[in-house]
Amino acid sequence: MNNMSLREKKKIETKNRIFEVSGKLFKEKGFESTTIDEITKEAGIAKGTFFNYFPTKESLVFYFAEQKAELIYDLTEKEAVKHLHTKERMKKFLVALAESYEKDKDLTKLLFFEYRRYIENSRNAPDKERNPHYRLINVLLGLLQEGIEKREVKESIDTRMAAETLNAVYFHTLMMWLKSENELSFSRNISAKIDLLFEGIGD
Amino acid sequence: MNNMSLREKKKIETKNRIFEVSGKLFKEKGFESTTIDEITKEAGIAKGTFFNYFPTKESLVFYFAEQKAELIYDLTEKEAVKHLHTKERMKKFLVALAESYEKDKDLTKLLFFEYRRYIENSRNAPDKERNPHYRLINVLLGLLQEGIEKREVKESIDTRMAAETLNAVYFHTLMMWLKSENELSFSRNISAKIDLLFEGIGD
DNA sequence: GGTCATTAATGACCATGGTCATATTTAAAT
DNA sequence: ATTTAAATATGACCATGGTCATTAATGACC
Repeated sequence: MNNMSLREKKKIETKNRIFEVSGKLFKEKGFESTTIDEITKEAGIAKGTFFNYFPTKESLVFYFAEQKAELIYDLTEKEAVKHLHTKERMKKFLVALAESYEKDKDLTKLLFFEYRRYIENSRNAPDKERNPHYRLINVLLGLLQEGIEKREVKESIDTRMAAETLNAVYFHTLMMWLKSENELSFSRNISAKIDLLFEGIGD
Repeated sequence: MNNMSLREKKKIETKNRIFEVSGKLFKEKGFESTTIDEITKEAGIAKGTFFNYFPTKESLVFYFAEQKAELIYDLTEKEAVKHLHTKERMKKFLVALAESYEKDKDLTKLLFFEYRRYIENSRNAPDKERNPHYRLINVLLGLLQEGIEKREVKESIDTRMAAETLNAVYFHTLMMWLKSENELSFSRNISAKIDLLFEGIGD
């Protein structure tokens, strides 16, 4: 950090300024309503400079999302309470994740919807390592496999499919929460749904 | 249809022409890559005229989706095989729906992603009557409630939550299928997942 | 058949995301 | 200190979605 050339320092500084100004403006006026012109003006750079750092306006959101992605792995480490029942571990993990989202609904909304659009539109195969989505599935998969060993999860199930299902429910619940006006609790909702998934619907 | 003024006839004709040309071009080159200029040129109208019929480019997709929405209700009528087990009825219904999508993956892809974007961006409360999403949830809800009466579904469950969960899994599976390159079968996949949801994950 | 208010069609115009050839700044080599 | 090549910044420019004042077509009424 100190043996950097002036060039490198300025570069980092500029990227950070773009990032911070963008975040501020997005929160203030939303993603769509914030123009590149505003961002560059506020950041004190020319329009073209923006595109030297971020290939598109949307890629900014991708960058935002990446920062937050680390969270998922951190959480798995923290929630290494191996003695708990698989269902409870899963709950603890997903609820903790949910609570971290609940801290800033507006930012989460922005990240979720724009990030998903970005992923969907990108033609290249999604980078499975960096994509938070795949990370989550892998964590769930791990928990399920351990659960089978501990005889807390049906041996007969297809763990991949079960992980996908849990993931689907998680994201759907997140989406519903983001779209809801009322103060529906995301973490409580996801907790109840995990119960449902473990017990099953059938009588 | 015959006692229409020339005006009305021409209006309908123009709207249909826009609709057909759009559909053709979207299939050929995708939604994003098709420009309004191309559509209007191919339809033999001026650019402004397009916006007399559809407020935005995206609203075209909404119009497409509406046409297809009727399907869901039609299917519930057809699948009125009341004597089957609730799980089987649900499977039959969702699989039939899935199969109808499988007939034209490209169009489905277009409708699904763009329609969802449209819904997400529209600030006004979504029109719950016309929105296919809500229709599906309501059908599932009905099936679950009947299932409880027949003692084929756990009495203790929150039917609303269960319907949402089924819906979440259905849409997630649809999305995964749309994104998959390989010829993963959507209908078989959804069928397996309904089994999982009915039996539950826990041992 | 002519008049005129209403309705629809038009395309010049605007705003914004994104490109690129050119200009400027930096750091190394001499 | 000067030169030079590479890195970085710049803003005129382009394409496209969408607007709106103006123009043209229509049909009710005479």
